[in-house]
Amino acid sequence: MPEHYDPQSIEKRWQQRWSDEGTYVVDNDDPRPPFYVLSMYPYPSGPAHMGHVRNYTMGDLLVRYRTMRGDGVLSPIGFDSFGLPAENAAIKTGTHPRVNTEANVEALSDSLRRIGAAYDWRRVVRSHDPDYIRWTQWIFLKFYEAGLVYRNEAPVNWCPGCKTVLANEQVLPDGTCERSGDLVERRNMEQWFYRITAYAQELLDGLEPLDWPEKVKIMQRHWIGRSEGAQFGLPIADSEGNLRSDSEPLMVYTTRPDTSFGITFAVMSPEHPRVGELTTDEQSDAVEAFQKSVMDLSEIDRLSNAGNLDKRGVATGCYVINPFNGKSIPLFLADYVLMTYGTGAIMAVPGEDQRDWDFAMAHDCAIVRTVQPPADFDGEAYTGEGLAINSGFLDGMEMLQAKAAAIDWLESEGLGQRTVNFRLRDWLLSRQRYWGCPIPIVYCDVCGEKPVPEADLPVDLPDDVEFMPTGQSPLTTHEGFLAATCPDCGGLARRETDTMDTFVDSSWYFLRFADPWCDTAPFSATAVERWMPVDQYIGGVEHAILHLMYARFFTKALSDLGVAPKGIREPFRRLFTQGMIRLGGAKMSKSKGNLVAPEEILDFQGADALRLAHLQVKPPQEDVDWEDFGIDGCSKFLHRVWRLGVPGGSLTAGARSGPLTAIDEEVDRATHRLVNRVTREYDRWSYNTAVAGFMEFTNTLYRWIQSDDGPHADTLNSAVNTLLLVMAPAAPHLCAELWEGRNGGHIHTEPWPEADPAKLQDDMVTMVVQVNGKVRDRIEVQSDIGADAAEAMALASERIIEFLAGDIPVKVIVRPPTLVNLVI
RNA sequence: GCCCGGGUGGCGGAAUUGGCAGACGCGGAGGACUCAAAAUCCUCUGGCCGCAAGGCCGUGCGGGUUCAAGUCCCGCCCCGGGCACCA
Repeated sequence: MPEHYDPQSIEKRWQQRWSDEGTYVVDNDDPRPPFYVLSMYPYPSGPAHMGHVRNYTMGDLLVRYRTMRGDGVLSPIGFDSFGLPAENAAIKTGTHPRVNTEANVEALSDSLRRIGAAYDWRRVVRSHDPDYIRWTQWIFLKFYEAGLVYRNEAPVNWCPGCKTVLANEQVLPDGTCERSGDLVERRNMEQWFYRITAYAQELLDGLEPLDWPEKVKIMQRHWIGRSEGAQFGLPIADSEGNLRSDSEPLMVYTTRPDTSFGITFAVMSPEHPRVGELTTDEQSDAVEAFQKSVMDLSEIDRLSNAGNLDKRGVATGCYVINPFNGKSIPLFLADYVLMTYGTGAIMAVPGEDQRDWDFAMAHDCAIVRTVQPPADFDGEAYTGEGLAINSGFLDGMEMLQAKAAAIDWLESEGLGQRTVNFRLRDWLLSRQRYWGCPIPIVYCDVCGEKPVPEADLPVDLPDDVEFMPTGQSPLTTHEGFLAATCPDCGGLARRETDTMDTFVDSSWYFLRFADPWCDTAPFSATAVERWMPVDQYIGGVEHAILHLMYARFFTKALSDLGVAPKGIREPFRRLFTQGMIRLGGAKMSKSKGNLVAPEEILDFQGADALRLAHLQVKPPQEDVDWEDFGIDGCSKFLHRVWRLGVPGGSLTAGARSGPLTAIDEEVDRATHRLVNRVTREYDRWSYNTAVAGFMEFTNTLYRWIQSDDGPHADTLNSAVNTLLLVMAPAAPHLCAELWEGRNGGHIHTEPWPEADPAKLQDDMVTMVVQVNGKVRDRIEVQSDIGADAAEAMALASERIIEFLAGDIPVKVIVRPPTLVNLVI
């Protein structure tokens, strides 16, 4: 073997061998304990960027580590290959998304191989493969049958210039189209939805036992947004306050029924279906104008807190009655009341809600306090706890008691009931796009909306399409695609031209990996039973909410539908979210033109140095600036390891034989400590300190080798072998090459080394002696020293005697064998 | 505004339960090898005072608990991220 480390000459060879020998191929009847490691499958945008390298290095380390620990590790890879960028490129350059996407898949696959990532390549799935489309559609139809899919009107971003629907990211912050510059309108269109809200409670409850970052769980809980309160009706009145028996009460939802005596007005969403019915003739012009102005507002404007509340609401002229005290109160519309939350109408209690307070001030409404604020309270609305006042039968009650009493009263009077409400909304899955999975529905003039029969799946995307410069989906004008036969009457039908959100594809790919060969179902239940849930899922925190929520929903629904096993209720047992890479404080991205390409580093310092740099630079979960990477330091370190490990190398040529010295035994103990340390640190994702451990140990060996006595050949041999074993998951090529040269065989199939507990401690340790908490001396002591002996040694120390200057310690704290503290 | 993180040398960071602050790397200084340089190897490298031995200070700020605080408690400041009219 060459004395000089040359990554180029070894890395390709080992990548080939892992592939040829199927080192990381695992069958579904593998006898080893199953362990499923999954890094989120990437969108194929071309060769890997640094973010990919970081993500897939983390995952690969775990795959190789668990394999050495003796597990049969499932390590699949796939590609999230549908999506807007490929379609935009097609519109711009004319390159077909399929051509572009597949070239990118190849380029990214190459990159992944070049960084040494180990996958079972037989299991690759690509979202756009007909085989995958088929099962994505099949699942859609299963959900459709089960009532988990429905169609409804929903607002979309419509660009009048392009005559097409825009994704949120295509709308600029000023509300114009990024392509044409036209002002984007909000327009209602028929859209497909997944009924994820049916699982709201279960999605919330299921979070508890998951071994996920607490931060992600909190974000999901917040997103689901469960609240408890009451729903009840406000009877409709005329302007004199007389009950109008011809109208149903207006339903409102509140989390503060205890404050109901303080309701002094009510507010409806401008989209509320009863606006027309409840608006008086005198107010109808003003109300219509207001509704129109809200429609024209971009979502961003509407959600911002700016603007005067007097302009953001309008009176309907209608009155409603507060059922708690019988008082007649005005009904308004306001843009901040959302049709999508609760009942789309609220009761307003300005005394206890700041926004209601502000609105009341702007519209001259009464304000009544119903909770006693503390004596020193000098704010406006009081939102804290306190005793109920001005509240009839609730007076004097604490908040919780008053809530319960108010709801009990509503229920006994038959006016309303206790209600649980969620912020979570159903999942709008329609995309008016070409490059996505077609929705398998046809529309027959006679029979209406009909699912495509299972036997006719997949509904594939036609390739012979024209991309309009406007961005309109070519499916809407493709006669061959549009024409379909009605499965019921056999008559002519028109195909649905919307495609699915790409989050649909990524909501079940991890199940497909268990059995990508299955052609009778999306996956076989036995394979899923074996591998699922994913033991370790790895990805960016940017997917903390949507992707993870959707994947959890799919898993639960598929389980309930009997497609996946009953016991699989959660897809990802453990989740790790790694930080992103920035350059000069800014996120690296193609559009910013600040990418650092991994290729140059792979060509020069090699994959192992790049991997090590990613592991070493920072704790894996934190964001990192590219400037902080120490590629050269890592490369230098690998050269040091090479000189240490290369058989017959000049560095290690002078090793002794014969009896072992104390220093040899110390090195041996250090070797066991290394194993212990790296094992623990791999298990807790402390990869940066694991790398520090390699370096520290290597420094120890160098000093020993260059000491006067030199190293003992046997001790050195096992020390270096152990170093290679624990480094193998991090720097797989170099370790494999040196191992083969030294021992023959394949390091990645070697068992993980075990530390001998008896050798984890040195015989002698340094004990610090403090006086009043300050270190005044250090003494070498036996590591099994007792408390009395430790104290005696401390008191006998010359430096300590000097320091005490005759004082007798009033207190002595002894923590053998590391510390004695004398208090004087 | 609310909810999460975080703040430690010139820089990235390390520090099981409260027990030697600054591991490891980068950067810097010095030395060895060399005709010389690169590469390599070794040593030093928080600040201040001191020739030295050594001393004092030091983990965002201010208090507190403790024999002992980066770590625990109270009150602030700053930075990053998420959510944001959610009734």
